[in-house]
Parts: sequence; structure tokens; C-alpha cells
Amino acid sequence: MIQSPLEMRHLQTLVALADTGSLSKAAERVFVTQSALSHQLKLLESHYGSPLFERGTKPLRFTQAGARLLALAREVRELTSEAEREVAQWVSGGGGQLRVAVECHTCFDWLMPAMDAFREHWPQVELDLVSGFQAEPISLVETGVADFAVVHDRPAPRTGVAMAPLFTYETVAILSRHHPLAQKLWLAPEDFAGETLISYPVDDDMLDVVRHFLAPAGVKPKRRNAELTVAILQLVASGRGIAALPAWSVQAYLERGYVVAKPLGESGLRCELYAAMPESLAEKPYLQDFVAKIREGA
Amino acid sequence: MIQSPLEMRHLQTLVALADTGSLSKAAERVFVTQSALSHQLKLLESHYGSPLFERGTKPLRFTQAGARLLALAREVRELTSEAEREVAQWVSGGGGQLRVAVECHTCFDWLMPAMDAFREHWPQVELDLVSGFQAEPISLVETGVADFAVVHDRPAPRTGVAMAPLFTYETVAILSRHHPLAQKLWLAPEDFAGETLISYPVDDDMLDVVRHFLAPAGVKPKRRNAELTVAILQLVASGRGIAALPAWSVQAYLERGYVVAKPLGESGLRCELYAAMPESLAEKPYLQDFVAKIREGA
DNA sequence: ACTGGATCATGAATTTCTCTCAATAAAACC
DNA sequence: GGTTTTATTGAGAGAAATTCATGATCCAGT
Repeated sequence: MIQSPLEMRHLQTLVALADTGSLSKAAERVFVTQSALSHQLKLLESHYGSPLFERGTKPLRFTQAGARLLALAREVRELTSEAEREVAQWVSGGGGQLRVAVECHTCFDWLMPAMDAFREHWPQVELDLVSGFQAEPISLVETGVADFAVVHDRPAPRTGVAMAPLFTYETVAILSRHHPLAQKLWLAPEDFAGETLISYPVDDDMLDVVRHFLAPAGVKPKRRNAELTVAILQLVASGRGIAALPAWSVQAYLERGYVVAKPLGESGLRCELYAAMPESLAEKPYLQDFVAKIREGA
Repeated sequence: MIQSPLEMRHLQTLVALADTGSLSKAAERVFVTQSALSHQLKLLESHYGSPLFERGTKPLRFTQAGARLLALAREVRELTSEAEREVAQWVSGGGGQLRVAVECHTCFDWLMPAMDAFREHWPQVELDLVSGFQAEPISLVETGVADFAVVHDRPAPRTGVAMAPLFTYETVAILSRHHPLAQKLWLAPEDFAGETLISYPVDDDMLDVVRHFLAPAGVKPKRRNAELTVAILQLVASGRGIAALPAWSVQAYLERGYVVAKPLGESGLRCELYAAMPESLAEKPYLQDFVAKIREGA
């Protein structure tokens, strides 16, 4: 075997690179700086004596060598996580439960795949959804009613509750293609005055737009509710108002030109999602794996 | 995927552990201290919450968890070296030659398997043996006649020649079971006075025993030669004299009780083997792989 | 049971590495 | 062409693994 500088972190980097298509996105995904990845890759490339991907293309294209190592990375990751799951299940006796509390509707878009994958990999862990959309899902964790809560922004630390960053996303304004505001490059809070905000039937302070964008500016548009994302988009498309949703949840509709998306504010509205877990369980392999699955979007 | 502390070095450790059956031997194999491995394993075990092997058994026995991770390690190592070979062959264009020079007879015991494995993995590299047993194989490298030389002890650095440690071994005295000296726990140089030393037909200073054991004590026993290891053992078994050979080269005969082995000196005579390569080629993947194959004994 | 030798564990110090930071360079996008 | 994103580079900080020195443990042989 060749003594190689190839480490697990490099494999993670390669996979993230392939998944995100860019150095900076990949860096975000693995929670390091772009600089770190640049260093990593420079080292790898100098060792193999060949570039691993072409820079300056979007998305980046792997070279033959890069593609081969990427394939290796995927194989190794798969094997590794499988082995570690097995070991973890033997050690823990296989039991456990995972009661998930969610405060936002759109979260289900990415929660479902993660839960599906989880059920398959941890058949012995009881997976439940704590029903209803609690205003304070974190308190459900605190009181022992839930084992996992998805919360917005970095929450204040609470004793007995461990926090872990999940990922960040941008929430964008969704408008009909014919809406007058669709001409602008980005929307200001004032643009919402006099408009109708179409959203899920939840409290004001649970909406990213309101909490971080409209409320600080003192703007309070009319509200209209819909339960489902598609329903919201229907209303938007027919000019009944503006919505504000996570960019990824409307990706498919945007590509079809069904509606258009505009950044909220000049630099967009970025939101962070965190997981809250009981400190006593936070180290459990199945919980860590659940977090990892969410981060990977699978 | 579970965020794990599992690194390539841990996998190497596990494999070495399984191959050698002991912490300290494994440490030698991967060129670190026993302490380092102890720390490594402690960390791993605390992470997985379970011991990975039973201590105090010889050879050590892996637990279920340990065995699973060992299996993972073997898979990953195999995949990794395969991928890296492919990449290296693309990058280098696949060419190259490897002319091997050897100064000792017994070296062939472990050189053959390594060369066989090499031929299979690097079909495009011309593998040759520089014939004859040179007194100074290292000079063959210096003069560009060979690309790889096996040498004893740490040689003096020469410009243009890179050195890499291969492994260490113990050379032991081989005696007939009925030899008077067979009663002793270990042999002193003086014990050889008046005895016949049976060895390969090479110069004195190419024999570990003479160079590091007898010569320093001023003992010069009679010499008798044989070309093959089996022939030497025949002579020893029939009481014609004493031999001194690497422990591993006579393993099989010792187990059958054919002859007996005694340490040379109270703490045994340990010898180091090094590889000498042209500096210009030392970084070539195929050379590094060849070194690695030798170290692994495959 | 006791001693000797080997194997392994532990704690502090050191070395080694990776990462971050900050500034620079390059590119893309209007 | 200026402006904003995106990537590279070098230096410094911080963390982590290794080594060193020592102590504990275990097995063999008397």
C-alpha cells in the first residue's frame, strides 16, 4: 500500500466538493473555511502530481484523477458509516428512541428523506414525530418530551440541552412573474407594505421574514395562510400576494418559471438551523448519525 | 455518516495489530512508539464505548467490535491502494523500471512475495534483479545501475541516494538439539571460539553475526559454506557447526524441533534493513509502493 | 508464591499539523 | 470598468498526536 497523505477529511472534502460544485460551498458543508480546503487540495494535488479538478468552471469538473478519488471517497464513506453503525448498534444494544419536534413546515422537505434513511439504518430505534408545531420546540427537549428539535438561529444555551448546527439556507421572496416588484433586483422591507404575505398558518415570530426582515423595519403586511407549499405557490402565481420561503423548497418551481424569487434585502436573508438535543443523548451514535444525514441532505 | 474520529492511521494500526498480534510489534511496523498506539486505541475505544480487543492474550483477540473495524480497515486499505495505484499510473504514464540489488541471500525469502505482488500491481514497470551479490549494492544505486538496493544497518548518507527503513529482525544462532551450547539461554561471542560457523558463501563483513557480534569480540571461528538455507540447516542438524540466520527464515524448522535457536548475546542481535534508492526516483509512487509491500511482508 | 522480563498504560512535554486570519489575486457579473 | 464573489497564499495560533519517562500489569519459570 502506498503511504499516502489521504485522510478521511480529504474524502469528505471531495464528496462535498462534488455535491456542492464549489470550494466555498463545500467548505460550508464541512464546517471549515475555504482557505482550509484550498490548502488541503493543494497538498493532495501536489502529492498526486496532478490537478484533481478544473477550477473556474461552475459547477467544477473533476479530472480523471479527481473523479477516481471521488469514487473512492464515496465507497469508503459508505463502508465506514456502515461498519460504524453496526458497531454502535452492538454496543448500545440496539435500543433507543428518537422523538423529533419541528417548528417549521418547510423543514419537512428535507426532514423526510433524512428520516427515511434513518429508519432504514437504525431499525431498532423508535422514530416518532412529536405532533403539532410548537412555538418553542426547544422546551420540549428541555422537558424530556422530545429528543430532537429543529430550531432557528443560534438559541441561547440551556443547561441540559446540547446544540448542533445543521445548515444554513436563504429564504427568498416569491412573486408572480407579472408582479411589479418582480423587476427589482432585491426587495426591501418597505416593498411589503400594502402587499399580502402568504405563508403557513403559524405565529408571526416563527417566520424568518417577519422576525429578521419585516419586524425590524416595522412593516406589517396583511397575512393570508395556506397549509401546503404548493398551495402557497398557487396563490402567489395568481397574484394574490408575496411569499417568503427557503430557496431550496421552491427550486423546482423556479426552474419552470412558474414564479420568480428575489433576495430579501441587498445581500439576501440567510437563516441558520440548529438541532437541540438532550445533553445526555447528544453523544449517542444514532443521534449523531441523524444530524449527519440531515447535513448531507439525505 | 457518523462523524467519527476514525482516521487512516487507525486503520493501519488495526491491521498491524492483527498481523503482528501485539501492541509493541504493531508499533514497530507502523514506525511509532507503543505509547502512541496505546493512546490511539484508548481514544478509539472510548469513542465506540467498547474495547476493541482483549489485552493480555497472545496473540491478542479482537472483540466483535474490533473485528468489525478490522474488516473495515482491510477493505478500505485495499480500495485506497487500488485507487491510488490507478491514479499514479495515469499520472506517470505508467512507465518506469525497477532494478533491484540485494546483498543477502535470506532476503529473497521476503523479497519474492513482495516482487510477485508488485508485478501484479504495476504491470507496466519493468522489474529486474541486478544479478550477483554485490559487496556494495548501495554503490550500484549511486552509479545508476540499480534503482533499489537492500542494505544492512543505517548506511552513511550519500548525495543522490535516499534511504528508507524497511524493517528490523533478529538473527539467532542455530544449533543441533544435542549441541552442548543448546543448554544455554543465550550465546556469548566466546561460545563460538572453536566452533564452526556455517553460512552462505559471502565475505565476513556481510554477515550480521560476524560484523556485529563476533568481530567486535575478536572471535574468528572456522567457516564452512553452503548455498542454500536448507543445506545450512542440514549441516547444523548433523552437528557440523553453528549457523546464524534471521529468525523468520528458520521459523518453520524451529517449530518442528529440527534445530534450536538461541539469542546472540543477552538481549539478542537485532538488525535493521534499509532500502537505498536514487533520490530522483524515491518519490515515485511505484517505488513507495514497493517499499510498503516489503514492510507489510507481502 | 515470588521474581524477572516483557507488555501495556499513563501523564507531561514537545513536536507536528491543520486551521483560521488577513491580505492578495483572479474571475464573474452587472 | 468597477464591484462583488471566489480562490490562493503566507504567517501565526491552536489543537492534536507523538514521544519520553515512568509506573502498572501480566505471565513464565523457579
